[in-house]
Amino acid sequence: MKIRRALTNLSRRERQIMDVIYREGQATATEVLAGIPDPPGYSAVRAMLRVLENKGHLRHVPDGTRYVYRPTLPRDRAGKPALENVLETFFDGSTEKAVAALLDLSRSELSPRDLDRLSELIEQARTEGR
Amino acid sequence: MKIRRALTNLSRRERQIMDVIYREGQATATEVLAGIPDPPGYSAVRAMLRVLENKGHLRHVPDGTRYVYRPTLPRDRAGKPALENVLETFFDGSTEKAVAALLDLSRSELSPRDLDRLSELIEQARTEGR
DNA sequence: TAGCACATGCTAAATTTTTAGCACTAAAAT
DNA sequence: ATTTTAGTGCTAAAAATTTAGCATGTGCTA
Repeated sequence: MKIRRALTNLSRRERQIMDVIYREGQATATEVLAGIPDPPGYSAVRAMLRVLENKGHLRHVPDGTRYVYRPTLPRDRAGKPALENVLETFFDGSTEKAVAALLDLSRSELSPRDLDRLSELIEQARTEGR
Repeated sequence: MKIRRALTNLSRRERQIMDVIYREGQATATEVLAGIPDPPGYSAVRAMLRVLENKGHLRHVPDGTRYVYRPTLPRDRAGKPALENVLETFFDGSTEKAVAALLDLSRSELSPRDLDRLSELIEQARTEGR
């Protein structure tokens, strides 16, 4: 089974854990615990980290006495399918609708310079798309 | 419990079902079944539709002899939090990174006119943001 | 009117997920 | 050197999810 598809096959807790780890880039059991709302017990987290590692979603590296976990599939490779799924599910696959929603989400936080960069991106797409 | 938060608390199958229904706008049990990869049995789907309805995520309306299910939380209200979650989890909360990924996803399918509309959106954000 | 096709409701069982807790190890502190 | 602290591994049980299957109802059609 490919990992990509498997990412949509995670159970609730597994998904929550993967989300935390993707957000932080890497995390120890304690950090994962801290990042979960309505958190389970500490050993529950550890058990699931082990499960996720067995399934191939995570790897760990010892750091002193504890383990630091990282995703097997790097963030950018995981992000696209996730974005694509949201695009299809909630925005009819319409890039325009999705971009509109993104702008709306972050409206107040975007500086004119940020907007310049966004325009730039579109210009690039224009020339590359030819 | 608010529904919004609950949407991130769904089990695997429940999530798959909600995704199908959001994608299609509405769906019967049969249609849901058709929309799930590695599908479960028909009655499993029906049972879960009932569960989701009990939890308040879905409502149904009879259509002839069968039920048509729709999300309680309308698509646009559900889409934003979903998008926001992906934004935070995979794109550092950076609108720019997310837009870049979106453009990349649909690069080949965007007409010059589509790109015009995107530029337009950004211009709008520019004037509204003042 | 009888039979078929296609729905639903419900219950109980199978499976999977999630959890707690015990046993153990290494490092740090006293 | 001993104790405390902070980790891990593992197993078995609890809880939740997921499933199959039977009972039933409705409309259509032969």
